Amino acid sequence: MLTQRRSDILKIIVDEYVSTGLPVSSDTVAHRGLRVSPATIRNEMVELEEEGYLSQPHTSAGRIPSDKGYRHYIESMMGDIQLSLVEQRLIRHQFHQVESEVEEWIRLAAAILSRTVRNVAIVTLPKPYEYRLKHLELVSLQEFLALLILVLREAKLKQQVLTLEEAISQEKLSACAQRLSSACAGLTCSQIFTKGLELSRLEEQVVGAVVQIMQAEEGETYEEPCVDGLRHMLSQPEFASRSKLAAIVELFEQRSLLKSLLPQVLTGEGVRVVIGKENKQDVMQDCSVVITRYGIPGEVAGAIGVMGPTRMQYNRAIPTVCFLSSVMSEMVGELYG
Amino acid sequence: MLTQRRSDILKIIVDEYVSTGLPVSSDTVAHRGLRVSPATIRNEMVELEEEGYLSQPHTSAGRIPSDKGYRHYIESMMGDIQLSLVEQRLIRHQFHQVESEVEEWIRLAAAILSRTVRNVAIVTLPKPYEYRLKHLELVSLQEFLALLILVLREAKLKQQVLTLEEAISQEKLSACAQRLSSACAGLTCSQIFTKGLELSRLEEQVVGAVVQIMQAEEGETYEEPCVDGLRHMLSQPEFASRSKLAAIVELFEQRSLLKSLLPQVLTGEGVRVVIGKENKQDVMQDCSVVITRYGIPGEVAGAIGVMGPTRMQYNRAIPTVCFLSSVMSEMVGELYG
DNA sequence: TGTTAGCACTCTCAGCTTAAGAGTGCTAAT
DNA sequence: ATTAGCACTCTTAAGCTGAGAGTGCTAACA
Repeated sequence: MLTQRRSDILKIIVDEYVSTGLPVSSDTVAHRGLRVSPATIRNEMVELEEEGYLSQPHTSAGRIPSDKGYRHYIESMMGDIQLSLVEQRLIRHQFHQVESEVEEWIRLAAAILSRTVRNVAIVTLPKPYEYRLKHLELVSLQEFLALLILVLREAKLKQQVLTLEEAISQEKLSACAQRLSSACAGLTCSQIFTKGLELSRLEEQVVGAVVQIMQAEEGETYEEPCVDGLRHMLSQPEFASRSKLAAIVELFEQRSLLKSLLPQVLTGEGVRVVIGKENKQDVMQDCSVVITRYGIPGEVAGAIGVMGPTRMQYNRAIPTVCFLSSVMSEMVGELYG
Repeated sequence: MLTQRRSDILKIIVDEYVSTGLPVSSDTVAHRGLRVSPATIRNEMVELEEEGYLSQPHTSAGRIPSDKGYRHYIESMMGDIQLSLVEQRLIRHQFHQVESEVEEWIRLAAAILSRTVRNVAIVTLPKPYEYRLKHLELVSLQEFLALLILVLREAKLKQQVLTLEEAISQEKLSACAQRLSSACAGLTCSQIFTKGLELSRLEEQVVGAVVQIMQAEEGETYEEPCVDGLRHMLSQPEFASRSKLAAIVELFEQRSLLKSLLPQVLTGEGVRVVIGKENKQDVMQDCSVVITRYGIPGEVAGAIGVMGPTRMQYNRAIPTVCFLSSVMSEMVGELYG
């Protein structure tokens, strides 16, 4: 365990480095409130470095926090920071002003988050664990083509074009849709599957398509994510090198970060902070991610988070992510309640 | 007008500069097929520079093409280049392998285009000038809430939640939907508006919403665009400076390029090539755009194009954009035919 | 024993110099 | 009109230097 003074010194170094991006000297630390001389600080810094909390870019430079240093800062020194009430109200206000479309919410959340943390924000649409059929409809397109429309709970629409085995009139399609609609309304995909309805040839085809669409939907691990604020992150000095930058842009264009990260988040609990070398991807060795779940436990889940260089304002990022997550959870609660 | 030899020299300089990114010397030009000495080339280069086709980064450097140089190259020297049959077949093959979802097509088109030109590709969904109603449906959500679903021609769905003035059963909603569906099927928004149907209170509300949705949809100048290949463009040497890079990323995140460019393209004809200073945006002063329309004239229009530094492989970009545009047009034709 | 002043040492960084090389424009000869 | 020859300009990379920052060590001090 760190002594109180070492802990204080580490905190000052993290805060200072995060805000300036420059290695922090013993002098600077001494002038930030501690009543000891730079020489004493230096002795402590040697210890902190030996224990792995700090590192030195080169002999005659100040110290910068290591991944372990950041980790300790977050776990032991940040306490249970909340956004100020003013900020909370400001954010809530923005949510009230926006339309009641879920897409709008997540876009807003991503915009707010990326702006406050000046890094990339990632927010996914909320996704139910199980879908329930609300209604289905068949619309004749051409002689042998019909459009199957599924209305899932929460007004989510899915569609698919069916190739019919014979020409069927709109009236017959409507009748079929109505029968299946009332038979299956409110059921989950597996319930429909096991219900064992007596089905005509056409109905069988339709039910097959319905089950397939719903299963495919449930099989997805997460919904389409909204990414915002790349411009902020890329203007950070840590992405000065071309190769690193290109790799990061590629990471986002190909969604590979999301694929590896989201599944864990959506099943886990609480805020997950992944720092530097804890990341799997090579490109992310000096990046951090702060991400959490939102939604209704056991029913609906989405993810909201932010990514940036390890030198990140964790004391802004974490409370902002937490607060936005709780606001989003409330809104999803109202929608699904 | 340029003499044949000057034209040849300009062509060599453009080709060489585009592929290497380095100013082209008289020596290099002389060794690329012309049977005259470097000194002669130098005399010609002085003329070409005075006429504004070339410029010189500094006294002891070779020449690079100016915007006017590129323009001349494209208009007078590229001829009517087509993609090779092998490439055409390769591209068609990829389109055949993909699902028949329009979203998939445009994603594929963007991927192919950005990969071949190694720059950012932009492809919008096709958008009809006028929408026609195919079918409409009402689904009861809660006592006073119903979901209005519009099926537009080409299986495009729109939805809106209606707040009802009184509680209405699903049966009544279905009856209403069916009546309006058959009355309005195949009509455009303005036709519905001027038809002068006798309407109940509920029906009036529904028709109002339908017209509003369709009008809003027609009011949009373009459909959601798909952007791919930022990673390619950003790894070009011209985006070495941080500020330029940040500005470009911002341009894309905020869609401002699209807003200014697409309306013109969708109403115009043929391939539009905007070179360097011809662009309005400050950030784009050394970028070019090659973009064209696709779809069915007078009925459906989308845009497909590519953007990159002025030093762009126009002789790849232009034929690829053209060919993809014609393939997309065919596919849209089948869909809307 | 913990703290501190003093100081030599190390390393970076910006600025300067230099030499090599690339490519030009001019001149005079063909 | 073309071209060889050449002086001139400008860039670039490399090497050098001094200033400055910050350290670690030592020895003195409370």
